[in-house]
Amino acid sequence: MTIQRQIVLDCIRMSSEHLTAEQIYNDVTKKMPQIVMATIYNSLNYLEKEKYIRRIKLAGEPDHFDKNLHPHEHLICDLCKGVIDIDVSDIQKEVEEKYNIKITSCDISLHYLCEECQKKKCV
Amino acid sequence: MTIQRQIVLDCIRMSSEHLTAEQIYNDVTKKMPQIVMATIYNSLNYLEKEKYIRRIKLAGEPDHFDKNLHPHEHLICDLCKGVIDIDVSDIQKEVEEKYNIKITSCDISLHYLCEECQKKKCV
DNA sequence: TTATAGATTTAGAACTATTATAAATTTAGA
DNA sequence: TCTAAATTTATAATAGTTCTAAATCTATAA
Repeated sequence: MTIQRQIVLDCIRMSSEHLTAEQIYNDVTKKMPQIVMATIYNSLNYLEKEKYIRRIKLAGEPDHFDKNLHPHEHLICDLCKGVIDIDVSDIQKEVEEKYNIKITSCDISLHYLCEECQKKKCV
Repeated sequence: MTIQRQIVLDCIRMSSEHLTAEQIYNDVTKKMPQIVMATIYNSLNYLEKEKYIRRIKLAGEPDHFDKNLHPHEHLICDLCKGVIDIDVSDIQKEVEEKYNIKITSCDISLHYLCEECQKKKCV
């Protein structure tokens, strides 16, 4: 684990949000101003592969990164693009049993309008 | 409905697959060689807006387009990227009731290895 | 301690999917 | 037939990410 990768991991672990590569870059440059975007991506790929973090692939959105490795799904606000965790029934298991196949990965994203954005929209 | 849009719609309706913009372009140029990619995208946006077709947003994949408007989900092969339809329990409703929110859209993609690719891999 | 091989970082180019822009063309209606 | 609006074309621009190659760091063995 290099310093760069450790700082990227710390950044994700310290955050209560689901950060994008760009948000992570902005945060990490505070501690390490010379770091480049390619290193952020390299680190994120490494950390995902080694199962330190989870990549949240969202259709039509940049990837977000999650310190929470437990299986759970995500709710994305249509306006502010904020991501929150939700628990739903086990679709993966349901599909595996129903279609008798092995699911290798599962990207589920539900969109909504978060409370704050709903308020803003009504103003 | 312009000729271009009609040809794009026909292409999607004639196909048993879930085509990408590029696949549609390749097919449409057979009938209309001068058409440009921007028109394909413009047509697809129009056809989606007017509910002639459904856009399948897949994380980390180009969008695919589906003539089937009924609510259903998709299974994507990790290797050939082929997309097939599946029916799963109504996650949207489940989440709306559990979290008392209104879901605006729902992107669910499950990945697997299709039979053909599984065979190929074993060779 | 030093040499060296391998891994990682940096810097920047390249790539993919898609949207944006502006001029040219088509279409529909008065 | 004329005109305004919509659409297409051609091309540039954009966003997110990966790739490449040189430079640098790291770990290990002589």
